[in-house]
Amino acid sequence: MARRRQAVTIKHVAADAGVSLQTVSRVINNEPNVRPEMKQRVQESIDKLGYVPSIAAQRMSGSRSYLILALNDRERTIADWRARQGTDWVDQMLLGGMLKCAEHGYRMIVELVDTHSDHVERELLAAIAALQPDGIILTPPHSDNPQLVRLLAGHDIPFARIGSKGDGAGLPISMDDEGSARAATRYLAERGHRRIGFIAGSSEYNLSAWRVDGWTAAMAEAGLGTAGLLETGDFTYASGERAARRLLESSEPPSAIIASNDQMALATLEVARSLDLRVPQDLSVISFDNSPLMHFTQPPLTAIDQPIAATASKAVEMIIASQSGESAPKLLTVIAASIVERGSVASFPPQPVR
Amino acid sequence: MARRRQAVTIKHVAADAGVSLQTVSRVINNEPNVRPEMKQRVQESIDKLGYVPSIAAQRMSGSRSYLILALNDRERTIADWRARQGTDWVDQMLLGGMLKCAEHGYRMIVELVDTHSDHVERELLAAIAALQPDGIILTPPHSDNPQLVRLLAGHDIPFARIGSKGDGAGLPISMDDEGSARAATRYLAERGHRRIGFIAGSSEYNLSAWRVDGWTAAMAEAGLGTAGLLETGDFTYASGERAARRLLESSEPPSAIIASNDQMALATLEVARSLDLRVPQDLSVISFDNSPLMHFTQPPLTAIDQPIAATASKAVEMIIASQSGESAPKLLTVIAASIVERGSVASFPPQPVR
DNA sequence: ATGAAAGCGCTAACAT
DNA sequence: ATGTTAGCGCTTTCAT
Repeated sequence: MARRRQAVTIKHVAADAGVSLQTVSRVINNEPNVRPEMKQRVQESIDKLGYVPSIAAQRMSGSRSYLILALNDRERTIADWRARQGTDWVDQMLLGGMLKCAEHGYRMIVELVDTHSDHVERELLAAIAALQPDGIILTPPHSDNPQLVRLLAGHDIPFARIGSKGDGAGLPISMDDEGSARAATRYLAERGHRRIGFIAGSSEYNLSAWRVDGWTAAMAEAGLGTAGLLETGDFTYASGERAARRLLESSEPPSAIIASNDQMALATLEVARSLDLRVPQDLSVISFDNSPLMHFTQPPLTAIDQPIAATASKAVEMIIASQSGESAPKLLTVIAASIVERGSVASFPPQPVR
Repeated sequence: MARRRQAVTIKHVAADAGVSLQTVSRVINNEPNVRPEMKQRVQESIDKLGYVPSIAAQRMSGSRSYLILALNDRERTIADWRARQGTDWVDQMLLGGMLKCAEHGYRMIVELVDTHSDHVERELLAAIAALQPDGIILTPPHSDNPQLVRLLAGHDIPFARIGSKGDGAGLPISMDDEGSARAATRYLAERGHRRIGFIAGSSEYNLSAWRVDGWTAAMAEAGLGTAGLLETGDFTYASGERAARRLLESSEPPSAIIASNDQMALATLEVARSLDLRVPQDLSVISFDNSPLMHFTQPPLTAIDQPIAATASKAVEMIIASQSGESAPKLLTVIAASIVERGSVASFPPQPVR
């Protein structure tokens, strides 16, 4: 393999335009103190030669790396990929994050880190040392990992925390977990449901509790009790199965269940089927993920659509903005979720069998 | 934002171990001519200080960038992401590619480039100049884009071509499109089907033709005619719908259809439904993608499972190997696909209605 | 087997 | 408004 060198460097441009390196650098970085005519001349040389700055060199000289790291949980991400069950978290993150990065000349690098490991810190530190990213996006459950947050806080590198309400450092962005749980609950209550069950997600995710909060609040608002209506899973199908079974086999089963993710919603559907409960006539179900397969279930599932792409995009924006010296907003940014109505919710009292 | 500097550099390690920079560099890169005791001493300092080399600096001094670019078609990738229909190409690519990269200390960067644009070259050149990747993975339809291949060939940068039989430069890897089309066709023929329709994909993808070749060959082997049994779509649902309709509304409709991707298979299912054809009793269907939703269709679709992850992994391996001075194998690497049996294929003569 | 010097492409800091 | 100088962290020469 040949020793790879930059084809066209800033020197070539400088020579071609008959100016100093510095002037070229100023033009590249859109800095002031360059006369328009000069700027144009340089730009022409850049275009003519097809010059593109080397990110490595830029980074070396203490400038930006134009790299943003998207930190995901290794175990869960790989499991999702292998399972091939249509979870498109990463895709949506790339859709929002990559495209926003591209707009600003940045690249997004997906990095998998194991939350559970005792060497999370080392892994992250290594990634930072190797890549020198200009920003980091923490996704759940990393977003509220105190070790990571503390570590990043000490590194003066801007980081966004998706799905966090942000106590501590970093730029918190939430997809309004509490609000959307509340909305889903209200949605059901308005349709006459009085016993609305909730299957919570793993407590390792802070958002799990917020969703429960939203449900609790909406139930209270509607004057409905919650006794015996809350079960906790861990986002897996199996755990959803257990939770749904407990809910539905109780003496006073719910007429509707909100599941904290798609796998648990799927499991709920299956348990209902096994119990000869028709969805939605006998049981209404709302999923907290609008992953692709929600279209294809029987019946198609009404779901809360979390704006993952919009959130990732916003995270990138915030990071880049805080790069530019703007002091971080620090306030919680909330991107609203919405309910996608499909066929898994009935109005109460249930329709008579046709 | 503070001027970011490397926390621990090679200098710190050298000082700590009481050796020259060079020796540390040799240890990092596993070069010869370091005494074991020396090597160990240096390694201890590295571990103690938590030193990780800066990729930017390594790249600057003419060494590797430890970056591999995965080039995907912009338009199609974004469309897939937005549609949220469970296409997990990118996920599988990351699963195979990223993990293999990680094993070797590389990172994979997903890059979107528009095949149709007249500035493909410029886009790719810009990415190369900016990132100086050590290798590039071309995915369809880029893999056989002559412009791209020519451009890369002139850049002495190793590149893999997924889904290509590789005329010209680069490392070709195929998922055995012809073989798996042949296998699927045989699979149907063995079950008594005599009129086996085929919906081809866009001719912009070379693999589309190879799949047709496989089907044609298998039909010939089985002594079956192909007249009126081939329709061409472009991988979209709408095109699949049109193709399936032409096939099924003909005077001599097929008893089985192989669709070149999941969307066209889905469309075929829907057309069958609209024509009151039961699947699989009246019509058998095999999809050429085993994307997540194939589990959830009615009935679940038998599909060809393309080993995308394994292929991406292999592509990374080949690139890294060819880095290490090994002259490229140049031969076509084939990763075998397999058929996942689900519920959309009936044996012929069709089972009587139960 | 080890070390010293030079330089990669770029920008920050300091002239002018 | 523009140019000069020094240096980022590392690897490549080229010594020894």
